Amino acid sequence: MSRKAFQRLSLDDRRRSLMEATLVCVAQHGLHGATVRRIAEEADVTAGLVRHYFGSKDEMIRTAYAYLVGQLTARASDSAKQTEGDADLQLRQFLRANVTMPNLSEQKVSLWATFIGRVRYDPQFAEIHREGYREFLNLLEALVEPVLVAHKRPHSAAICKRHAIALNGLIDGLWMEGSLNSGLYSQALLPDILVEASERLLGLPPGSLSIPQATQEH
Amino acid sequence: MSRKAFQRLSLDDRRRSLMEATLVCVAQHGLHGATVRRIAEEADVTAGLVRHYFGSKDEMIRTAYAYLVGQLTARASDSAKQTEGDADLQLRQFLRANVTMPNLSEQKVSLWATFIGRVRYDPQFAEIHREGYREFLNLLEALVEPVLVAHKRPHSAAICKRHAIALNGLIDGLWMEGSLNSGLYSQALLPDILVEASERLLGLPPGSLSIPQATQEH
DNA sequence: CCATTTGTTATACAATTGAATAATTTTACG
DNA sequence: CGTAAAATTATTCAATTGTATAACAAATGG
Repeated sequence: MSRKAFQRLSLDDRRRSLMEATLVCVAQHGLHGATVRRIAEEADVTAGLVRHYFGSKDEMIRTAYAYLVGQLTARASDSAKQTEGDADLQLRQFLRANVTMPNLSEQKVSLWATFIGRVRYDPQFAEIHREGYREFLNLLEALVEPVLVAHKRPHSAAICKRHAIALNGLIDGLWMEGSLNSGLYSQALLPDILVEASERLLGLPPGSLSIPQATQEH
Repeated sequence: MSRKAFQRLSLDDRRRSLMEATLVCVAQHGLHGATVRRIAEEADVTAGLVRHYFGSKDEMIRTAYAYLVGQLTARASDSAKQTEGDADLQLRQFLRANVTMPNLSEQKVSLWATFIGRVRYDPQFAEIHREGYREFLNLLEALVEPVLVAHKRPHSAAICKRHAIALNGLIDGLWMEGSLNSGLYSQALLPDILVEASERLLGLPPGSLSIPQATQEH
């Protein structure tokens, strides 16, 4: 009887591979069903490696959570940065990125919710959540301010923050319910609903955050 | 060595007692840590009763989830119904009830998130979620329509639904992030943020959903 | 080509889990 | 007051869990 053949991976590759396997298992079976053995099997290794790379299952799950949060924010942020110059367009892209693929994903919402449920009784999860939320709020605030300025709307720090909080709530809620897709409406509506609602929240003229017709090619 | 003394409860009382113990344990330790033994201890009974009343742990947890969702919606709905007559005031009360105690609660959000995480891989949880979401959306739609009518805003069925979807997203997001209270802002701001944002979303004049000064007694 | 390091597998183990069954106590009723 | 039915406790059991340890194999550098 021969042992399983295997190849060594770099530290980063192996860790990422294990984190992604963790996310897959948590999404598929919940924290409860995401056992070390199942995760190891998903990553095509044996269970002992978890200890080797993360010390414990809990530590691996924490790391995977932070990995997920970072990914979500980065996707939206990158989408905004891709379009340079126009403040309206940047905000628009940021908003839309949150309610379209790949961020609009039942699996990601499912994961996110599962982890959020742990924030309350696990201080280390609370810390990861707080950091992620803060970063997202700051990003949003930084995107909102120039838009308000451009449209000559009130834009004190307090007002910007208030708008960012409300917008963030709107984004989170639509992202979540939209991803879970209860079948009560089409997911394709979400970007427009979000953009239009954001215009209203910020007190912008209707259509401000729509694509300028001139630069629209397709 | 004598057995533990006990008293018989009515079927409904015992079931509710077990469901509430389930919620306490899930909030405190997650689905993972909410073992039958711990839940039984919390309800001050022995583990066997779970089987007797629910058949299985999973069935008990499902029932507790439906119980929680019903409670959340009922609280908001009751709050709206308490104020009769004025459509604006009813919507206002409904909104505020979602971001004030007892619905604004880290424990409730924590529970809700934990269960949402299960919607994806457990069809019975998905059914409970869908039903709860539909009911909430309908309630919201029914509250929004007369407000739009009163303010002579567009109020076709499609528009009402669209508003309900956006409003629901806003409520969910603010309720969640506000309850988790990352410490980035005061929870006391939430009702005003939500009400003001809702006015904007619906295109109402500022202050429409504030308490009418004339009828304000305290 | 050999030796050493360490990434990886394989096995073992104590603890805990959900559920099943048996024993006992409470309640209701005649 | 006694007796049957039902609720509750106590105990047992097989399965699964996370982790620890030992055996092995792959890459690395001389």
